[in-house]
Amino acid sequence: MVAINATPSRLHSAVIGWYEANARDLPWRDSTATPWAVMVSEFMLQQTPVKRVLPAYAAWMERWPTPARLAADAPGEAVRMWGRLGYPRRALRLHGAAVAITEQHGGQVPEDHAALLALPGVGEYTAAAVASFAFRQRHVVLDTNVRRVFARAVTGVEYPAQATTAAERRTAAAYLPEGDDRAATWAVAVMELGALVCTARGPECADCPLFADCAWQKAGRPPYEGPARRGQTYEGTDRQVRGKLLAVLREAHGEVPQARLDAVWPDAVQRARALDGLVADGLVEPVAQGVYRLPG
DNA sequence: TATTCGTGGAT
DNA sequence: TATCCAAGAAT
Repeated sequence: MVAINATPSRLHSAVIGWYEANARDLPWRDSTATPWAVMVSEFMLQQTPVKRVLPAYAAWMERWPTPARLAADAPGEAVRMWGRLGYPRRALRLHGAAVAITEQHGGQVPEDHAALLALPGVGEYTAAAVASFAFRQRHVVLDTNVRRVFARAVTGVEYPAQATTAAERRTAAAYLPEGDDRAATWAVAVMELGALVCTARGPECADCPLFADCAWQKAGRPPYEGPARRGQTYEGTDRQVRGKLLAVLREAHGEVPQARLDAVWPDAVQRARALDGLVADGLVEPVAQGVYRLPG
């Protein structure tokens, strides 16, 4: 399994050394960032690039510097502040997490991995990330960046499989440093390496601290062979319609008559289906016949 | 396990 | 222009 031809300790030092010299100066990594700040950043970063998260994160933290402050506001306000980050159910879940933290954890983001995992919107990755980054615990933090680094450096393939496998988890666990603090630094360092150097397209292998040890490099950088990774067409989908409908609601600051929603999409059947979906998801609230608003 | 769920920038 | 990709979670 261990395809990398170097002692783990030397490997850790190489990656951590690279990180200390090259890490981005991100606000949620600041020494004054609270666990809540880390959690907010992790929610926003689920499938949304850092560059687009930065301004939204700053505005969010200024308005809701603690979970209790967010919990005291309406969930619709969270949806509105989410803006165009995409996947607005994340906003609703973050609000739900804030409520749970306020009511069940005394307003403090829980340190325990299992308690984190029980919060809405927190899956395996986010629980590990918050526990590791905010509380300096030792966890396998396996995101798309880390998966790609291991796929290349250890397994020798260009891209990991579509879904995370048990083998990947074992590999990541095998390379996790022993000490809590070192494991936490390793976790963020490998992730940053994947984000800045070992990128999906056009990796900067010449700048990589793993260059000499990388299994993919040694194999001659063979191209990806797996099944075609399905490109998600967006034009004309319910997702696009949902996005258009919700954009109207976000910008309205109040109740919106049906006609305003009807104007953004011509197909009445699809429009109704999309709106029903938004209501079912709790993103939109019907207030009367033909009148809607963000959830209060 | 396979789908669904936004949005915008890069190539 | 079309496709790919971005710190995933829930079902």
